[in-house]
Amino acid sequence: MQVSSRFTIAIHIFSCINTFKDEYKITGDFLASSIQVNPVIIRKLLGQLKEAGLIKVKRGSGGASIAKEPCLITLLDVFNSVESLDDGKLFHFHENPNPNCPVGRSIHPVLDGRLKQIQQAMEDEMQSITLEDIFNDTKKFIESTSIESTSKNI
Amino acid sequence: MQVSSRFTIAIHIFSCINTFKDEYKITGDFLASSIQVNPVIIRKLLGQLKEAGLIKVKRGSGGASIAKEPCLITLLDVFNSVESLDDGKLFHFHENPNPNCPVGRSIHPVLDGRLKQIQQAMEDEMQSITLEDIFNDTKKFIESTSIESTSKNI
DNA sequence: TATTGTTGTAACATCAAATGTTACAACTAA
DNA sequence: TTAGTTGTAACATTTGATGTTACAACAATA
Repeated sequence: MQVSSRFTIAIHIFSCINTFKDEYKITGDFLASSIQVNPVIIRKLLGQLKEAGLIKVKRGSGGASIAKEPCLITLLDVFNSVESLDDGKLFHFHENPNPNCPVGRSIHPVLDGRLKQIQQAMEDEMQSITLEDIFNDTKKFIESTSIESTSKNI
Repeated sequence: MQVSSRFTIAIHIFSCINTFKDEYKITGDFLASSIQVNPVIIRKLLGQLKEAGLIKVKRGSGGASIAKEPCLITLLDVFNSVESLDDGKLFHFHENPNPNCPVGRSIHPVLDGRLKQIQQAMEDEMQSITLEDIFNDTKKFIESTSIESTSKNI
């Protein structure tokens, strides 16, 4: 069990849009070449992010842009846009505990709250991180490494 | 993406062992009938829990028992026993971000810590819940419902 | 020691999800 | 009208989750 790479790809998409929005038109193919996956994967992801209202995509002429202030988009928003948790639940419960067994009868009432509590902890943490945080870190990293390579080149 | 039902089944197993340990021999078939899945599923899970040192299983004569004090087994222990996270990571990162792109180069350094932080939040919450908690809740639930049905029967 | 009830495992089958790929219609700016 | 895009259908492949049958290994006990 692992969260699908759609999540990290989606964040990568946002980071690209933010970094290159003034220099390039951000097309599916452009993104695909930075992420190095098939362009159709990107287009489908863009579709999900668009449907969630996080980005805008121009048909025909092409180009993606971010639809809100980066400080208003959290990693949880991104996660929920691209990961479909069945019934919104992180944990898949076995379907048919035996109602004729005392434990089979109690397992749901006993566990449901705990599982929700665990999922909530994960979601709270995701919600505490915004795209703005990611963009700041990305900018810093790119600047620091380009300075380093400059001084190396002297 | 969802955590597999092995996790809730494993907790169900522990709850059964605890509840019925004095009345019944806890065999794979016994557990299978409470959980209502195929006994082989149970035997494989018992194997994983045994390998993790959380339970003991008797060959031949049969019967499973808990290997430690329930207050010393956390839901994280159970999770780690039955869920194999690739490389221990909750998030699957896309494999080949383009090193020739500034964003492709920065995405790992920028995200790795954040993803670890989110995973940590989930694990901390799992670690805060022990089997003893679950057993207490189960006992309470079973007692309360049996009292209720008794009074209904009067 | 032969029987019986178990556990441990191999060897499948099925289904769904993740990911990749080709192809093409629909669209829009130039 | 053309060229570059997006949106999407229709597949293929791989992997994991889950279910199932079958049988060898094992241990208590009749």
